Amino acid sequence: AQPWNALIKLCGYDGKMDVALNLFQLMGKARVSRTLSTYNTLISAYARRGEWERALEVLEWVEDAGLRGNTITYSAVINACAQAGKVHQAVEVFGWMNKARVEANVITYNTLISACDKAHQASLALEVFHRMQAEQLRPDLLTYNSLISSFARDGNYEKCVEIFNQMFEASITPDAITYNGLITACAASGAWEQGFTVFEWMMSDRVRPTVWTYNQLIMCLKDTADTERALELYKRMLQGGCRPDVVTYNSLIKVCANARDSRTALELLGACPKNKVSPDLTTYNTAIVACARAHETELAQQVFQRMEPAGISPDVYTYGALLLACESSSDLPLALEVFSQMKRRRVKPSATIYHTVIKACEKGWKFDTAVALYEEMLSKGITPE
RNA sequence: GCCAUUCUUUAUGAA
Repeated sequence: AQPWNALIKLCGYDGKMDVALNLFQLMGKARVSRTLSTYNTLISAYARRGEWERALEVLEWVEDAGLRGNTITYSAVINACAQAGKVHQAVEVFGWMNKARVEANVITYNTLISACDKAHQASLALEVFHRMQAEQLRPDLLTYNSLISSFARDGNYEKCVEIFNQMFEASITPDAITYNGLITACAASGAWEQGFTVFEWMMSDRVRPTVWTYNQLIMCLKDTADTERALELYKRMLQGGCRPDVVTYNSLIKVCANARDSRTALELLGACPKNKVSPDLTTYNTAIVACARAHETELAQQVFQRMEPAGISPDVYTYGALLLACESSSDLPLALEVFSQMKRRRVKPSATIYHTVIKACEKGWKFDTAVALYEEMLSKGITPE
């Protein structure tokens, strides 16, 4: 069964879940007996895609096959819930695990903490952290990293540092991800100087920064309108032998967008190929936002038109950004045209989309159109805030 | 033997 399991795992990596499932079913026909690892592998493949409902289904198959799930099985299912942002389900599966008297280990708890993290539930993450210790389990590096990440989202830097200090008491050496978490906390709270300070600690602790470290440092500058400093970081990472990735560009462009600097944003978009980075959907979307905020509607349209040739399909964020550009230049006819184009292209308008188009109508004194759009939105079951 | 866990980026609006 091992070669089959390995193949299923590979399909999961490639996102070819239909092939993975075929392999799984073929095992029955080929009279290869599935082991518990086979099921676990399939669950993990669904987990990485956040397909928690499918993962739960496979868990049922385990019992149907007369097998008993082990720690890995349940941890993998919990991870599927985690990846989907479903903490409640993750906790429920954890409950089943206890009921089935399957032992939870450090990895199980780490996965639960990560589930809380992804669902923005830092206090619940902390409860899980305490509970694992009550169960005589010793938190490891990943436990602390996940816990720090939970508080980092809220910009709770103080709490992150508190946890960071606890690591030393527990004789656990922080790694790059630990420091990255602290930097994220600074980015989330707008404390960019603190972020740079953490970066210094990291250097003096001889922990090598990664691309993510730089990306997160760039994000610390998002509210400063300091495009210059962001570009300095970019140069510094190049000098430090750290290759920028697409997120680096997206983050830099984000700083430009917030600074209403469409010129630098477009330069960065153009610089991607030089560093062998292909702009992705987020790159284009953010670049369009930069143009919109700079009231450069035509530039926004030009960037938009470059997407299709690049093989990238616009999504709801793309149209949201484009509509923002129309709205910012009070171009109602263009806004309506963009709006109908997005529907033709089967991109579902969100509440934000309606909000932006309605705002454009109000600017153009077309209150009747605004009301009609509002009603259309309600009739589609989209609720305004 | 094969299988599970951690960090970053995109649209409107609230204050």
